[in-house]
Amino acid sequence: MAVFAQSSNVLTYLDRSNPQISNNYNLKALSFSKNLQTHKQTLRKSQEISVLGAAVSNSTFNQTQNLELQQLCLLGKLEQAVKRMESMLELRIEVEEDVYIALLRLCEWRRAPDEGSRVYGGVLSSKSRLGVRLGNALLSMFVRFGNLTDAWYVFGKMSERDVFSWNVLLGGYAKAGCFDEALNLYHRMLWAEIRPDVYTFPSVLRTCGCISDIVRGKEIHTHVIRFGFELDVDVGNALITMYVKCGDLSNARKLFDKMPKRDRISWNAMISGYFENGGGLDGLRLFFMMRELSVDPDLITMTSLASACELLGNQRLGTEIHGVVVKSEFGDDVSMNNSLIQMYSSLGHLGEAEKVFSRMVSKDVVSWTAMIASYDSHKLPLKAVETYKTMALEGVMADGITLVSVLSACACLGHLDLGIRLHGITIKTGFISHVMVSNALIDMYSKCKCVNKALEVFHKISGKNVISWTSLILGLRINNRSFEALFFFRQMKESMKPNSVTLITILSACARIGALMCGKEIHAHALRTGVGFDGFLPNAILDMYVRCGRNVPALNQFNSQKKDVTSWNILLTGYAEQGQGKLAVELFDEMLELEINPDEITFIALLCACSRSGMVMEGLEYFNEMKNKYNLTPNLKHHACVVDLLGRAGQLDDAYDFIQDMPIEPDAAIWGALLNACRIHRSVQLGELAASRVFEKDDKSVGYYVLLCNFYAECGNWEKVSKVRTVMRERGLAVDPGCSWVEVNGKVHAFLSGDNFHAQSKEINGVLDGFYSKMKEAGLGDLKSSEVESSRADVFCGHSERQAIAFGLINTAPGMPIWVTKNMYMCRRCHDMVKFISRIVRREISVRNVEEHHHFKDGVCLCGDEGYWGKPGTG
DNA sequence: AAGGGTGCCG
Repeated sequence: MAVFAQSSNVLTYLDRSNPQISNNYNLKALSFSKNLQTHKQTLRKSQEISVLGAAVSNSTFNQTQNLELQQLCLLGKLEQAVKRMESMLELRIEVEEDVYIALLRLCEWRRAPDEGSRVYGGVLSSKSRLGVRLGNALLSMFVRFGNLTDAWYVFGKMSERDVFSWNVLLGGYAKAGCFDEALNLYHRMLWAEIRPDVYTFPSVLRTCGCISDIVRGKEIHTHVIRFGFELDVDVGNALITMYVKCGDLSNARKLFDKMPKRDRISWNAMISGYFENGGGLDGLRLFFMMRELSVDPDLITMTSLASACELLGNQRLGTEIHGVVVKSEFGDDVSMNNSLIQMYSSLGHLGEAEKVFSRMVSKDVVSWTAMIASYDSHKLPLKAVETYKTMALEGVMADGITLVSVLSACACLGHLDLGIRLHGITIKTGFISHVMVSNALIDMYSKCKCVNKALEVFHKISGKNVISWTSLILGLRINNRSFEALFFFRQMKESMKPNSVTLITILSACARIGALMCGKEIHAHALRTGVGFDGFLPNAILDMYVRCGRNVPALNQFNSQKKDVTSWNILLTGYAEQGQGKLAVELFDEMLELEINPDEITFIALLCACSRSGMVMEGLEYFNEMKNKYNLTPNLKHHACVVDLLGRAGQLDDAYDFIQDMPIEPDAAIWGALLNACRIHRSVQLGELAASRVFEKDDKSVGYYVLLCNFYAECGNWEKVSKVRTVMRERGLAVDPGCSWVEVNGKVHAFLSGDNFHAQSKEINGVLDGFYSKMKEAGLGDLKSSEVESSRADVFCGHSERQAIAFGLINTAPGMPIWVTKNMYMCRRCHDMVKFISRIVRREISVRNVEEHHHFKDGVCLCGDEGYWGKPGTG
């Protein structure tokens, strides 16, 4: 009897062609209709007959409606089905739970969130309680669509929940990166006495891995053992991954070795685990072990292997992987090919990366981005931009990472137009809310010299990170706004911990404006936090001291730090700027004795030092030795140094011949060096020739216009001076205003030329007037007169250092040295004046400009009066 | 019946 009851229960779902069963079915149906008939007969006699008849036919109508709707779902006619559902609800026809479930499954399968919401609306309108089956279907759909808000609401409304309900929601939170919520839900689940199953643990463990929480991870591991799942392969794989993500390779490997059964995923997890944690060889060894045990690698094995080639630095392996992939069934897989592009790019084989890219049957946004980034890292920003444009033409939408890569290329090229267009796209697509995208915009605007736009972007970022601050500080620094860079650095420190890149950037800003105290603070901070001993920081500290002209601390730093060729180069550059050719040569000899290999930069510094000290023979000898002795090919900069070397010494024809004989095409800087030499020696004809060559090569850089003005001014051709200035105005080329900085009591004060708004400007002018009259008495001329000024090659000096020095004298104790930094060359008149001041007040005064260092003591300058304006008596 | 575990772009 019991058997019969059970089989009759499932009858309706079974195949009617089975005669035995269909017999049973007919029997049952017969007895049912018999019952109904007798029932009807009794009813017919009563008065209620019509009412009940309507009810019966109504219920069959409803059944048919539901059946037809279910049929539509089976046929996959989603739009029709949803419409049908809505019209049924309008007629107040109850939609059955199973039909709702069928509808929801179809929506989920079709990825149709809008239709899903409409079905959800139907569910909400029905008065019946939300049961497990319907609730689960809703949960599953909402989680698939990433709609956790509605999922959570449904979960709360469910009258009953099973382990599936919990797993789905937990998985949803874990995938969406809501780690706290996921862990919280897991604990609530235990509290509700729901026994977790093999589906629960992978989600929970993934969460622990994502937040690298090894303590929680180990706790969950004990739960796995307690609930008896430690032998399950899938849970085991999840455990391995958790340990890997937490960086605990030894525990991951222990688990891996103890697994009673391993699948390909176990191998993949462990191999990529090694790669992720820098264990290239261990990963490779495990891969070979996998092969020995005849476990076939799959797509994922191959992709992680390809991405590890950079780590292994193994080019042959890369080619072999490529070979295997091409022959395998995943040769056309998009992700696989994306990894191959990245692999070849990181191994330096751009051509191979291009080949893979061009042969791809289908490309996704990752493929395009990989290619754009490859061009970027191979210093081919133009190609990166071109690739981006092709991508856009093919209708592939850029994502945040794509935009970061293209913006970086734009920054390299200084393509402001495209940069602005990209900025528009980031706003339209909403990717500007990704902090890295905003950071890339800051960098792009800074490098396109639009630092004000960079500031705008910066202020709009809601979650500024260290990179945002550092990008802005660097932007200000490279746009000659180091004073503001310091201001932002101070502000940054209130809410954020600077990293070593920030420190290097700010040290360079300190160096620029001579902010020694700030630089010293950073030096101390770097030593305290322990980051000051590695990487680029020691050299950045050294550079700061050198550029602030503090030779004693510079040498202390140099002697105590880890030295590479850059350290030597920094010191050499310092000597070059101070015009200390002899010291530079000595340092170079010392370098050779210690068997440090000089590089290209070493020779630039060395040639510069020789040039500044009039050491023509030595300079030329070093230039020849570069090729013959050190196997270095002189580049444009080295040639420019030689032109400068010969030119400054007055050997203008030799300099010209040297340019004619150059093995490489001379650039604007080469002819600029000759023009400068002609300025010093007032060689009008050759100078004009050089000038025409300069502007053929470069008519955009303000510096060359300034040089040309100074050339004509030096030659006394005022007509031409004003002509050049007119051209500059017409072309919108603005010269930075002259500015000097002086540090008093640890605080940097800035003085713009012609600016009398300083609080102490009255005192400053009083002090300066005193010096002017004393100099006049001593027969040194009237330096105050603007007429005298304008007849000299000091058109762009601005003389702001005079104010800075006067301010320093007023606000520091007698005898204290004064250190001034300025953004322009110092003119001869200022140089004469500071010499005089240093003698009168008996103070050491240092003035550092663009690339010279003047150190005044007792009326003499260490440079031997060989400044920008050239030798005495020639200007 | 459904849900989980491995890789790739800055």
